[in-house]
Amino acid sequence: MSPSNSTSTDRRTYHHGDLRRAVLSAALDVIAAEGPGALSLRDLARRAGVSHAAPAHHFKDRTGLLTAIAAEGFGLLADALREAPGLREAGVRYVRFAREHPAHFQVMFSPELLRAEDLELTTARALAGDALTQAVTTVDPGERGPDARLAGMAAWSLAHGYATLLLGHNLDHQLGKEDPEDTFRALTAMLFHSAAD
Amino acid sequence: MSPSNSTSTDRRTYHHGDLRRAVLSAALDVIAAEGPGALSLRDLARRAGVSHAAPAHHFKDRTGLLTAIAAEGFGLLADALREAPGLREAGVRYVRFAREHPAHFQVMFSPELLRAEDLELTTARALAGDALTQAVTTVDPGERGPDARLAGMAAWSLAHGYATLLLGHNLDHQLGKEDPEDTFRALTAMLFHSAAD
DNA sequence: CGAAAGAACTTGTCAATGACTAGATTCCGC
DNA sequence: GCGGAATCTAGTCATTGACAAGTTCTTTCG
Repeated sequence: MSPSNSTSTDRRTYHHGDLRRAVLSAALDVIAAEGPGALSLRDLARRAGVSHAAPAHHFKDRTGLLTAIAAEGFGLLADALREAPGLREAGVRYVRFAREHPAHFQVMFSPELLRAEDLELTTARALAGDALTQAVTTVDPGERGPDARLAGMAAWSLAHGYATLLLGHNLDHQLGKEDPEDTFRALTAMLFHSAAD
Repeated sequence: MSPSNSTSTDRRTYHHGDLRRAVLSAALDVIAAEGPGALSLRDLARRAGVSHAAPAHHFKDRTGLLTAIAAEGFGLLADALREAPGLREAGVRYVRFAREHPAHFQVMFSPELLRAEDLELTTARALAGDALTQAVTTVDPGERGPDARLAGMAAWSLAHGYATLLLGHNLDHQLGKEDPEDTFRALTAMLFHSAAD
């Protein structure tokens, strides 16, 4: 439909074609490389080849853009966690999600950057929360112990901490050339030292 | 020595007296309340009752201020972890540190905000790392399993994830009115289900 | 004691940014 | 093909970080 490439900077048409996606995509690149603090709406506009105020039409403001990213992230996480074959594998997928979508992950857990009451955000987050809870409650009660709530917090804390430290390059030294996912499996095997899945 | 209060906004003397501490302190308040992104050197200067360029004399720039905060944080963490009576208690202290110094904690693990090569930062971080390693290696090998490196990553991930989720208010719902530290103890008791300390 | 050296702070300036407003262009339903 | 809505442009303002140059206080040392 539009002759313009969604991320190219030259454009003959008045309408971009898919500016929303182009801005989101550029934002994810910037965040992954330099963090959310380096985000500049005007810079994103330049990358997309549009005027400095164009992004605001799609996201309202900087907070709106970040909120959209977080909501998208929770949706992706819910998809990744859905129908995980066991708690262990859910943890692995949580870590994999963080590695594949580092920008989303970072923004999702930076509440001070987000519009907390945003409907898309809260519903997406609730979905992801359900998927997590599902992964905990469906596991064999004999394996996870009597308290599902405690087990859920433990699993989430472990996966979240590992993912966070990984993204912050705090485990580089101890991991060496190992595959982070394999190491995470080994780690959970050690903790739940008779884990079935 | 100086008649001026270190955080008051009115000041008769040309010299503030302890501007460095005043700026650091105000910065910690802002970060704890609104995150590092809300930090403004000019705002901190206003709070301290000095001119807009005064803070730069002590910290060079925004990154310098955040780097100083991170370095201080790693120092405080090393102190908190030093001589912890066992791995479990070290974890509890890690979580306690995050709750008592949320701004430090947040900045310490945001590498994109810091001057990575800063000497004070790297040495302080190394000290804290030593304290953590110490806590892992001194624990009874029969309790932690054969692989100290894996055990260390597991313990750090668990404590770090729990602390992070706690600060992001992601555990509020499941914790209710419980004491977060007690819950963390219960959580570790469940995982290392015969933990001695 | 006093002067030089340096630390602590001020004032002025510039480019960049977020947010807002008003207006131009294109798209779409009828 | 017409009218309203969506998309994008252009202009503006207050705020900020960074830097340069000057002022005031403190300390050192001859």
